[in-house]
Amino acid sequence: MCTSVRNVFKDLQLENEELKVVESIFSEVTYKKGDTILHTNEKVYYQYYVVKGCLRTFFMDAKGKEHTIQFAINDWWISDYIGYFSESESVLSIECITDATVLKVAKSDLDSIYEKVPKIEHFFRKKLERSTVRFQKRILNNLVLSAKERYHLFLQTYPNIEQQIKNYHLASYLGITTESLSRIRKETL
Amino acid sequence: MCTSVRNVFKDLQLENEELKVVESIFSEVTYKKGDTILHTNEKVYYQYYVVKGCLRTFFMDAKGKEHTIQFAINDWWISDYIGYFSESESVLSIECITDATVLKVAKSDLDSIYEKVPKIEHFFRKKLERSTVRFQKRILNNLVLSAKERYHLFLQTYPNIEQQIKNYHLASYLGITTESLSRIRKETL
DNA sequence: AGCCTTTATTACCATACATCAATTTTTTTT
DNA sequence: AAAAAAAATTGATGTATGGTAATAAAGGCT
Repeated sequence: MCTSVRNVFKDLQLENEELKVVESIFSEVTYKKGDTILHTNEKVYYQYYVVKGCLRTFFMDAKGKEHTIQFAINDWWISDYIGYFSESESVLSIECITDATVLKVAKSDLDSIYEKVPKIEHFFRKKLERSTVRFQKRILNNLVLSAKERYHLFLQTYPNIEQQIKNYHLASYLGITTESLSRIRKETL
Repeated sequence: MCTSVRNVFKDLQLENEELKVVESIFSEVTYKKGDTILHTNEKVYYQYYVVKGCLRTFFMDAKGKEHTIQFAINDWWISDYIGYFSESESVLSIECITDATVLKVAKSDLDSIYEKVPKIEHFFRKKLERSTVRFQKRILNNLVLSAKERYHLFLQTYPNIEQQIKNYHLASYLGITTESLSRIRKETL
């Protein structure tokens, strides 16, 4: 487990003392395919670093239709960031698409070590900057591109994810139905 | 101008020394309605804190259609964050919808003071956390809601912005045509 | 005030994608 | 390997929103 946490922050050159503090707030958890690790209307205490496996966050609307917000594989982070950062109840569910190993860390614990270990605050600021770029791109692509174009862009951008997910996961991420995705896939052999 | 920068960070309890460092990297600029303060394919050096006025970022697609990514009014920040954070050329334009006064700060300058003034890094991390929440909500809403619902949610969420923008600005933010927006507005008097 | 430009509305028709229902294919379980 | 369950495909039809074009309303300018 120690090795894992060290790996997360491998670029930071943490002192032994710092590493010890950081390791103390993470814990490794394993889940089975199909497990839901966060349900809606729960407090969102944790965010998760994916060691192994594939997870997603999704919203279930009034009609029972699922909308996938995010996928996460090796070395990605995942949570219901709406609930996590605004310290409110979850609107999303987090589900394991495959068996998974994750490192979880509570927001309160993380907040408490930023002062002691500024490198960690730096790390998470940079992580937020990168995710801002991805979010902006996704908003832009959703405005500009057709379903077909979004599909091909996804394949190109996240080739490793496509292999691990069902078509209906991807459809719900792209904002289309499984039927539409099926037709798009047929067109472009 | 000094008063303005102080105001941006008023919650941080900066020491005089710190304030001086921070003020040194900001500069106040005023623009006229219609001015474009960032064009596409330029290096994105700055992000902007809006003192007064209303601005937007937008993307112009291959067909010449505009897609608004963000509006900003008093006390908001704006930039082409794709270009800004990934230190690449702009894909968006930043335009003044009204006369505007902004404080601009270069990414390189900001990055250089985070170590000297950790409170500033803390401030920007928190800012990124809040914007992550907004981005996630927007992605979610775009997946889940109809054009009509997105319109009403916008009015409810940003009542101060609607007053300052044209319908076609809003349409391009909602991802619909001005004609569609016009029909939606008619329905719901 | 009156002219000119910009913005918003309306009508008609087009299209991308959704919905529903049936069927086939793939995966999982026994 | 067979049976059951889950996922993907296909066809027929529906609907929200788009595109084009003409008109109306609003806002600036002299």
